[in-house]
Amino acid sequence: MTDQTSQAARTACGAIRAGDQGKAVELCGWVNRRRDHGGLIFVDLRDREGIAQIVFDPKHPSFPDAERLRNEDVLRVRGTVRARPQGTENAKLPTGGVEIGVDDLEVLNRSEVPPFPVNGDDDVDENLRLEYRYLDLRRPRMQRNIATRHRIVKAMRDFFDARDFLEIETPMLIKSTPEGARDYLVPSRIHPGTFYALPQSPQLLKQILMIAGFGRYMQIARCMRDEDLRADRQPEFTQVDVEMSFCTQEDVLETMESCMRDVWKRVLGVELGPFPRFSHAQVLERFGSDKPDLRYDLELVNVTSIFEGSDFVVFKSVIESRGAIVGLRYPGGASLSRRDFDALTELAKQNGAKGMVWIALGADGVKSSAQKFVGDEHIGALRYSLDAETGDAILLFADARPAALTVAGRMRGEVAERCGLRDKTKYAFCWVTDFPYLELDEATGRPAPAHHPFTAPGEGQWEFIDSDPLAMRAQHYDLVLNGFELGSGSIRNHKPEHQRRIFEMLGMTPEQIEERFGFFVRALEYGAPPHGGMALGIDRIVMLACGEDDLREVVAFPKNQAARDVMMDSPSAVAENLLRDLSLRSTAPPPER
RNA sequence: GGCCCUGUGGCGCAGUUGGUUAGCGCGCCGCCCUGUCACGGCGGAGGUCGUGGGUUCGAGCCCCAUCAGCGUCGCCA
Repeated sequence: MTDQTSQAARTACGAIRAGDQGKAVELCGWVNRRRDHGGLIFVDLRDREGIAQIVFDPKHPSFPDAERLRNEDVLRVRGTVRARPQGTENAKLPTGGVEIGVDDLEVLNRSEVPPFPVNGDDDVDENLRLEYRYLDLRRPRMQRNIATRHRIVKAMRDFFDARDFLEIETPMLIKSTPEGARDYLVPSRIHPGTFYALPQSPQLLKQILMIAGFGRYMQIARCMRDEDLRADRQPEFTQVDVEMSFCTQEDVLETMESCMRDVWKRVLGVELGPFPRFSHAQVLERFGSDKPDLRYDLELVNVTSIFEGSDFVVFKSVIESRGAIVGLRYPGGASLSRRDFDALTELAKQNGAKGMVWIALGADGVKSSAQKFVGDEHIGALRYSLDAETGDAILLFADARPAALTVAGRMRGEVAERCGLRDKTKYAFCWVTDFPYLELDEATGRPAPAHHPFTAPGEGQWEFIDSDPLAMRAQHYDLVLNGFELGSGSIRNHKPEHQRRIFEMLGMTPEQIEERFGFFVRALEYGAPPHGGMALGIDRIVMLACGEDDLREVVAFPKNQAARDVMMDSPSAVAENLLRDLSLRSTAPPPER
């Protein structure tokens, strides 16, 4: 008897229903749990579709084998579907009304005792999960998330297909350009001493597809960036990458917004309203972040004017140096102890604050860390402008304006977390538009593109390029969901002279432009249509749709924080002859393992 | 590279101001059990407390170093 089972013969464990009574079925799956009553054995058999209860009768020849079954053994079972005896149905299972009386049992494979329970979603050490990823993926949560991921990607492909976009693959081995994130490099064997780069995104290739006349492009694109990891950042990730010719910014926004609305409706059954839009300047001012979490309000308020003429030396010096005092309401925060406020102040400092003034609006009076300098007139004005009530606390951050807003924005997230305002079942999308074209690179002191250098300046912005380049606005937009940047896009430069002008402004010489982007500027010279597009991070979208807060929960084979794949144990050393073929020699000592 | 938290049987955790033999739940092994579904009952095995050093009469607990992991800042056009 072969171990192979034809798909036609097999019935899914989770698909058995009351209507199947009397049917002879062949089930394949894993032992989810065994309940041995001595004279009667129940086994929950699990496959991707669900769980079915199979029953072994003591008089049956398979009974001794059933006694030796253990969790995660792989079985093939033939038997007959029958109704469970009255009163023994299990309402918790879709298959709970029936069971399979076993006629024939085959153990296709035994399992070692798993290092952690597979039949549940109990917390397990992250490293152990990654080392035994095949077992982790077998668990219900990951089965669910990976399936949801498929459905989201499928919905996206369907959406763009219906709108006449073509999915076009772009190469993984491309050219390194020094801007942006660190590249992953692939050495060339045929051309010693030279390297391909893995794409950080297919940006230039999709623009060239527009020049090539494809008009509407999309791709589920893999991207790689060699930077440090975060819960919402993996070194390799997937984007839904989109580009359109002869379009306005409005066209791109409408397309992507419709796509997300479609996905949410089809996959989650959630109807999303229109996405609110904010300018970059607005979100910084009101939320202290360029990716605001709009599931809750808690808007920041600039309260500098309230403390005009204050004797408090911190406020005084900030006001004199034209900085800002930014206020944040902490609902219910008046119940915090001095110790709690001290800890909160410490947290603010870790987030870049110079300090924090707190004011507790207790029912029994107002307490503050700057008691002497906060008078009734201040309290009244603060209550009014922050819409604060008795029982709340008010947190104040004084610094140069951008720094004060950023810190307050981070603390806004912290306060929201403490107040339970981060509801995972709420989806607050928003657009952020009108980004500055440039921002000052703190490392070099030079202006650097806020997005990438292929972005077109906004209408009428070219006139600032010489006089005040930092004042230029870009036709660049971000899509934000629940405080996560899902992705960004822009209308691109399609005139070669404009593109050259931007490169020059960024300090590149004509030779450098030719060496790095010559192929691209040349392409623009052959009738490049006006075009624009966007890319959204699929991993983050799936993460939020699944209610997870870590990308690893929606990526089948992720890297750990040190960018290692602990299951495969990569990266790893390679044989000397492989390096020789690539004309490479490592300067690093071989790792001791 | 900085900072925070964590590290105790296979897994998840507890372990008091430093004090006798390091506990609990799950899992695992054995026996019993014919309607369970987180089955139940009885019994059992399993720990150099991440590693190294120090303080102390005595360290799972205190100190230093180091490793690993989670998070975060820097970084991520």
